[in-house]
Amino acid sequence: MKKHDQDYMKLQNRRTVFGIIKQQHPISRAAIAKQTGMSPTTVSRIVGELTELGYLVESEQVAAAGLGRKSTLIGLADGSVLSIGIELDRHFMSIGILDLQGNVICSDKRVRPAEEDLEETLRRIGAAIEELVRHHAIDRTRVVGIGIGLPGIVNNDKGGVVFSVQLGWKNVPLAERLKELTGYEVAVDNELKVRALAEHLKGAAIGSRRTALLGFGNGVGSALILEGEVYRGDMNSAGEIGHTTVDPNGMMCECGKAGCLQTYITIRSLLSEANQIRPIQTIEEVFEARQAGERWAIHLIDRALDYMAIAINNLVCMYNPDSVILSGELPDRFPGIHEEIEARCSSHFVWEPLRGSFRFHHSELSEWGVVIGSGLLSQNRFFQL
Amino acid sequence: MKKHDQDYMKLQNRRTVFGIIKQQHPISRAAIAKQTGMSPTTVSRIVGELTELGYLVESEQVAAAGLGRKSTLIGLADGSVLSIGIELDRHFMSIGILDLQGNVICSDKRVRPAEEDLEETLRRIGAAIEELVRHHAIDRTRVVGIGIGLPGIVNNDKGGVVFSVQLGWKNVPLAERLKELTGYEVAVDNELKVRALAEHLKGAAIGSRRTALLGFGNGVGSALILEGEVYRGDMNSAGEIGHTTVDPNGMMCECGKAGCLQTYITIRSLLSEANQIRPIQTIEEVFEARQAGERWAIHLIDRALDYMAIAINNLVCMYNPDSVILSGELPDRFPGIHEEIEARCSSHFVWEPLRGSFRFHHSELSEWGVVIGSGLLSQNRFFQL
DNA sequence: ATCATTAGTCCAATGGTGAAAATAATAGGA
DNA sequence: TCCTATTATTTTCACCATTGGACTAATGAT
Repeated sequence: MKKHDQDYMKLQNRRTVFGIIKQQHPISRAAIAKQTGMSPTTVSRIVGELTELGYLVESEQVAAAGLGRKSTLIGLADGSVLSIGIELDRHFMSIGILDLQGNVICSDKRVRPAEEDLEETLRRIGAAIEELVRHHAIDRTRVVGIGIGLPGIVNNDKGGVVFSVQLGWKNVPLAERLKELTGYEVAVDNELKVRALAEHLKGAAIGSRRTALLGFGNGVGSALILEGEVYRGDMNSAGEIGHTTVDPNGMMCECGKAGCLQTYITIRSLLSEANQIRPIQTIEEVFEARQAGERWAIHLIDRALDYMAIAINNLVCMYNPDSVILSGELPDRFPGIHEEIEARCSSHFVWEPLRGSFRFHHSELSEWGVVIGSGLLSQNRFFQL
Repeated sequence: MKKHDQDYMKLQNRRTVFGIIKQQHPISRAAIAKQTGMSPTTVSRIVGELTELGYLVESEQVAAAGLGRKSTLIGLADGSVLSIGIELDRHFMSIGILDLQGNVICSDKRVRPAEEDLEETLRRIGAAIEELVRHHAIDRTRVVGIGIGLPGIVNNDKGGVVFSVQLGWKNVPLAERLKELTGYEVAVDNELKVRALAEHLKGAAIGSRRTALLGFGNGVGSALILEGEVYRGDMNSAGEIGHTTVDPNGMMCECGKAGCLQTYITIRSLLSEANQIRPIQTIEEVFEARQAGERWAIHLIDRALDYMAIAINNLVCMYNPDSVILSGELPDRFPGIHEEIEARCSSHFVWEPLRGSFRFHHSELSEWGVVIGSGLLSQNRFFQL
């Protein structure tokens, strides 16, 4: 447990106040005081300090209260703090510059040669940042850091990539290297974990305290928000739903086990299965074949969705979240998937009262979720949140 | 996020100091200061207050330090605080009185008529407490409360039993009723959650921050310790591993799904399956039959253990704990099960470095785990931990 | 205009914590 | 034995975040 002294107390209170403003801005001091239970004095002081630092502004507007003096609303000083969010994938790299609200000010997405080596990737990242900053005349002094989300297992604390099949990396001190190169502070995390963070703060799961985000496309994975925090697990590999068994008599996975979820629901596996029937290039063709009533395609995709539902059911049983978010290339490109999975699941969850206010969500930030999450991660690091 | 003021700060610091003493007693003030980073002044004050309140004592002994003044060790004042822990099950009720260290001072276990109704159960609990207290001349003023662990879904906050198949209860305000009856504060929780708490504080998972406890016997379930806290989930039903699917083509579960874990590994299901071969009364006979090489028994139990391993694998993938604890009637009565499951699992966990220091544990508190956990729960409530 | 009501600021009091100094205890020499 | 270096604990005191209450500001209702 952490040591509590006055400094820590102050920091915590600043966190809560800042957090509330980020979520509910513009908002009055009085409202913050009411919500937090802090005295108006304290709220005033904190807001004052943050204003002094340039992060907040008193907006001209006043709240339309029923009675009494109107409150002056506090808002975020956009542009006062910027951060760079990067999504790094096998085949592409997305980059965006975010403001305090998590808005993407400007962005860029470019392909990444599949076999690009580490040094080259680092160079390219540096160049991409340089270009974006210059092209959009970004004030460098406002940029507080870089966040990177990537597929694989990441040591968020140290900013090292432990292992990434997709990028072909193993024990890469990414944060360290990129900090040397760019001079900015660098935070690194798994792509789904930052995506979950983004959806939690700005997207589908605002206000939720226990959410599971599933991502499926080229791979399949998940990330958990527990008690409002990203849950990382003992070795930073929590959420590995892809190697969860959904059918003990199923197909062999490359990991040596039978019936791992990732054997069924990833684009790669769907395509490879489809190609045993007839030559097929893209996942769209598979869905078209299904639409056209071709048996094999119906079976292939139904099976995948069935197994996905099983995995979700298992997850919900274990974690009892208040919401599940579906995201990734597959649900993005085939929105119908969402309802199909939801329908399969809802017949599963056991007892009515236990569902509580459980909800399925579709990712709201989809394509830019990882970039936004990475950028927010970096901001949070800066603010010691 | 919580409001931080001086009171809260003080409370938190007291919690950490008290927590350390509970785990590492006897220990010196200086050592506590070093561990927590607090100033010696603060530690001294807190220890002083807790001593004043009678919870701590200075033991006469001094530490064998290398050089300098020896430290006076602080220990728990046993008997200063007592609590009553109760395990309530379909067929029996266990009760114990615990001291601060979590030692069971005295205890009692008695059968519970299967169809006993709520009022009768309440009366019996009251009587059992009365008897135990009187018989062992327990100082009533020292008892700070009662903790109860039971199978089913419990609203730990309000102390209500939402649903318990085994006890036949639904929406029973247990804490409220029992407080009326006994006058003591009452805390209620799911049996496996308190058992996990007990193992975390006093048993196999001391020092672990992320543990999963599995319990299997008449039912099967699990409980999670995340970041050192019992994880309860949105509707208090986290850990429902019994309705996790382990084989989509498996047997129908009473919940309507196919292949739930509880269809395979519970004593009840094993017996019912066994009886389709030949009349069998007890689970021992099944294991004996297996020992004797009878095919059906080998298959039945192997299948159960295989599925158990799958469920554990799934759990470990999702939650990446540093340890898993096996507990319950089955592993207690057939210790070999433990190694068999472990062997099946260890071939599963994917990548060596990710295992970290992962360990399998056998429950150390076995039969009294729930009683101890319940008692500790009650104490923690009292100390506002 | 006056009053009731709400927002926000100013000021003094409270009280937990930390730093430093004082005191205590101890081992190892000289 | 006495002195010194070292570590443990207590004492003293200053610091400062928070709070409560007094006060000012603003606004709608009467």
